[in-house]
Amino acid sequence: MIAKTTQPPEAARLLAWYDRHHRDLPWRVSPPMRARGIKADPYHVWLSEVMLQQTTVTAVKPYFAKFLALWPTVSDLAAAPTEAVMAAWAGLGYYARARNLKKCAEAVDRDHGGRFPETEAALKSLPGIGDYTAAAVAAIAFDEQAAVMDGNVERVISRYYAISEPLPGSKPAMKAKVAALTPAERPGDFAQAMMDLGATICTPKRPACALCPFRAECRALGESDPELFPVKAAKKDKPVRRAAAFVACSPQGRILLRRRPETGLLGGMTEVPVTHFTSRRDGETSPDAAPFPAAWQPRGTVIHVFTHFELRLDVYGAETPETPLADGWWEPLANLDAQALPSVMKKAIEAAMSRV
DNA sequence: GAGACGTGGAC
DNA sequence: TGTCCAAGTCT
Repeated sequence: MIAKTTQPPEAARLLAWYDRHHRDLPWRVSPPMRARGIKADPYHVWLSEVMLQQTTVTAVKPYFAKFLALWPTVSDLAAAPTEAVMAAWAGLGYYARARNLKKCAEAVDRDHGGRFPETEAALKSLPGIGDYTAAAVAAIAFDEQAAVMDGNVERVISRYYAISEPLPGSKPAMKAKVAALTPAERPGDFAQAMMDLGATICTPKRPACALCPFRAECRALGESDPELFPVKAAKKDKPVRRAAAFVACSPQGRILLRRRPETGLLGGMTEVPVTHFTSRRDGETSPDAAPFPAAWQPRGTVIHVFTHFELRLDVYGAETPETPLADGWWEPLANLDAQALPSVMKKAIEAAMSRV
């Protein structure tokens, strides 16, 4: 006889809130569907979780739809050319995710017969799957009682318990709190409910505490100010770097592109020739560093903000014959949409094409 | 464990 | 306008 599982009162209250107020999302199986026996597709859960890392739901939706249309199963993704995956990911950012996405799909296809492993520990050993994603996929797709903690959960927990220790030092203690709250029944819905609560009620600014199922017990609300949580270490200011980009356009309507190294910033993505991103913010760039001599014309400066520095990219343009080059290729302008061009490179090309 | 790693939207 | 950020992972 199995003892009836007890669950924390917080879990029951949150699940009741979730049943009424959950968001409908393309990768999600809602509570009514789950009640009818519909299960979440591990491939959909994993794909969405990786895309959602540090990325908004709004930004992810069209990419999620595109990936499923191109590669309906994880084995399809494993068989896809890496370049096609990078091109499809272009614009979403954090491109190591796309490189690891492909590696992970290959590992699942090759080592696990095209089925995702079902435990948190096994999932975490796969490329691009860390603490959060392993727990999320295990809980949501496989009903494992895994403690899922992301930025939303950190915010909810830090407020509920009024945790004054700053992040990231407070993470282990918060993870223990989440583990204690996570129920054996519906652990996946519990995780998604915590994240929905953080995204729609317990927001970073101006939280809607009046609508919160935890308003009566929340220590930050009762004793302090929820907006003061979570406490975080002070940020460092962003250095400015400078570089030059060279957009060469041929009379045949093609531009010179090349591929960046596999690792590091924008790793494996396509670019127009650019100089090294120097840390000196002052000092003009010049066409001397261009891939070949041409009548380079300044076409303005693109400002692009990365996570850890701001780039001032001086753009030069020239109309030139299609010089054969060891490094790079000439791509028709009409095909640019199919390239793995990150946003900063699209901005540079756009600047070069528009008449000043 | 601190830094590297994108982007576009909100206030 | 500048700041903060959005379902983190890897080294």
